[in-house]
Amino acid sequence: MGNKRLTVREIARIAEVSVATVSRVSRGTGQVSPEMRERVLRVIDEYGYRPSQMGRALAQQKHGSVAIVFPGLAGPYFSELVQGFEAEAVAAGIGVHILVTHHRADSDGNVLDMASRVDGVAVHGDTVSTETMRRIAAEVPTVVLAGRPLDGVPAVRADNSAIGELTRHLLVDHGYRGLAFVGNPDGSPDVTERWEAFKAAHKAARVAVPRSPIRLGLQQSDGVLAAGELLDGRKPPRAVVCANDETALGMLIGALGRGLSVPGEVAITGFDDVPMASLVQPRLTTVRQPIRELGATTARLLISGLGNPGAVMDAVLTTEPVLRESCGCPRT
Amino acid sequence: MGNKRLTVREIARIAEVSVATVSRVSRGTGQVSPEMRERVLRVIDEYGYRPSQMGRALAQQKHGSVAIVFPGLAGPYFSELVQGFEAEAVAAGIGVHILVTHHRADSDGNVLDMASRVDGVAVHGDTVSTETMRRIAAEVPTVVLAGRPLDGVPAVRADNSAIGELTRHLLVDHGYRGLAFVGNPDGSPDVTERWEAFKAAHKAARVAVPRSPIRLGLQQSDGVLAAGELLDGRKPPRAVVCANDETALGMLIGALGRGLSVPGEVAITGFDDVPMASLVQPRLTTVRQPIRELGATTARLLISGLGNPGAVMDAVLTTEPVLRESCGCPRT
DNA sequence: ACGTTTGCAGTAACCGCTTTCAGGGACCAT
DNA sequence: ATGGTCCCTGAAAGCGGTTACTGCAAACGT
Repeated sequence: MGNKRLTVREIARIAEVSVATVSRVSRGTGQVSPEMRERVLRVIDEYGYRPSQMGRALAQQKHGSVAIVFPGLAGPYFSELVQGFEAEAVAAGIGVHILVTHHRADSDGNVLDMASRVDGVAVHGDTVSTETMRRIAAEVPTVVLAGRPLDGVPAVRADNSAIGELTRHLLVDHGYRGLAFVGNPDGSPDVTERWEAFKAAHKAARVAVPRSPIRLGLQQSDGVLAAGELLDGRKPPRAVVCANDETALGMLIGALGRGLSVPGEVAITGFDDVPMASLVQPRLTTVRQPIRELGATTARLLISGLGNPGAVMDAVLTTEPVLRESCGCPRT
Repeated sequence: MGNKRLTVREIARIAEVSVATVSRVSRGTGQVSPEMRERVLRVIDEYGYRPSQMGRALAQQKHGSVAIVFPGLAGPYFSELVQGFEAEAVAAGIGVHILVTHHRADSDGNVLDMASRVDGVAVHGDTVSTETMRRIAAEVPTVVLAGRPLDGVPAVRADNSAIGELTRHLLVDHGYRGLAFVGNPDGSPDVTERWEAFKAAHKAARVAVPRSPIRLGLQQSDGVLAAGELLDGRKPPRAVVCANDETALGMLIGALGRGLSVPGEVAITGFDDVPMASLVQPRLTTVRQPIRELGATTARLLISGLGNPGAVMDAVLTTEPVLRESCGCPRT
């Protein structure tokens, strides 16, 4: 510790070869005779030489890392997303930068700043303004994550329309009326699409949407709050469609805590199919979304997919309703 | 998009000044006359010049970013920790790298690899071997996060002994016998210390520890599993001390789902004081730990505190028992 | 009026690695 | 024996900034 790192020149001097040879050996590229390779490797190993990433980056004109920008880490959704992204990048030998915006407007500067440290940026749908998005994309290859493509910027997202099927299931198969939607459509592109699908399903079933969405966040605690808002009122809903599983679980906890029967008195559905969804009692009806795959696909696109001819511009991953007991279906 | 980025030499040529002047203006260091500054700034602004981080890194011999290594992102603990770390670093203009080990043994190579991309590394206690830890520390300034200091490597951690006070509270104040501990002491330094404190409190109260710990993970789903293991047995515990809030919440869900009264038939406590702890019914008795501050302190230490004379070697943040209803205390 | 300080701008030498290009030796075919 | 290939190796030119040092002119002091 403290002894200055040695450079490629030092190694070359010690091994009595040229720096070019050392570089070729350490990178494993180009032609090197076995005895040369052996000699250099011995010295590299003995002195524990590791090439400087700074020098390498400058010479190759690439940082060797990508970034992911998202609003916060609360809940399993972002955890899975980030982990999927990270795992894929690391598997490709690429480093991962993160930037959390915390929903603050003044993070645009940070985003731009960060964009100059990486070879590619994945920006989650509800983090920065369209304008900032464009400026990032002008600096560095960019992908929109969980949002719509923008100009030349490709996107990776999940099919939110399945929440429409779920709504239809509640309205038609179960015959429920008086549904509530928990989630803020202005909060993120995903919730926007889910609210639209919820409304569309009502229209298709010729049922009026009974009330405005409960505009809260997407955390479990928001679900608990939503339970207070909906279930203590004079006219509680017969079924609650939550924008994600976290709020659905909070709603469930809130409902059970009030002594209500689920799904007997109020049915509850979510979106994501997080692990807890099948562990609670009653098990949660939801929509399965491949969150990890979403992150992984984004990383792949960023690392090797961009700029290729025929590169995908809008990857939409499939989702699937999962009917369990919280909607009123019998246990299979 | 696609037009090659311009360099400091380009800007110098256009503004008809030397590269040194451009650099001085863009960095804001050194003496530059007002008219020169003005002229350079105009060109920088007009052409949207942003200095390359690679060139800057090489010249200054610093990457301008730090890394945090942890086992996974499941649950609010790691989310808060990472966000605290990230926020502090970004506020100091430093980028943040992450590396998730996923508890895989073969991630040592990745860690070393990553260590050469940053100016400092924070390693969470239960991620890499002692040997790897040493090798990282030999390459780059390092801090242990939620673990004990190691050789010359400082640590930042929370005081886990408060779980002993909580155990004493259950044994003495409430007079419970037959306590169970949920958490794997070999899983992480934190859990080790909590299990030790749990045992020490038994010893102090002259009560035998009734059984081995339930060695499961720290996620909410593990708490649900632990509930199955403990509550369906012939001799269920009177109280369950969980290694963290997540497992305690899972345990609570499992207990309530079995129709058991909490805390009447089984008392439950946690550790962390996550937001959900005060939202569930009954509210969770736990130990408050400043998770975010843990991450922030680590980042501060890494960025500006290391190497200073009198630098802290072992920062222990204080914790505090929070008595709510899940242990049997009356609602205040 | 003359020497000395002071302020500002420019030249050029790095920072550490990659890679092109050129050179040299061994081997092959004629 | 000789010209041509093929394989390796090394010298050197970047990659894009930063900064020590140099030089010049203006301001200052006596």
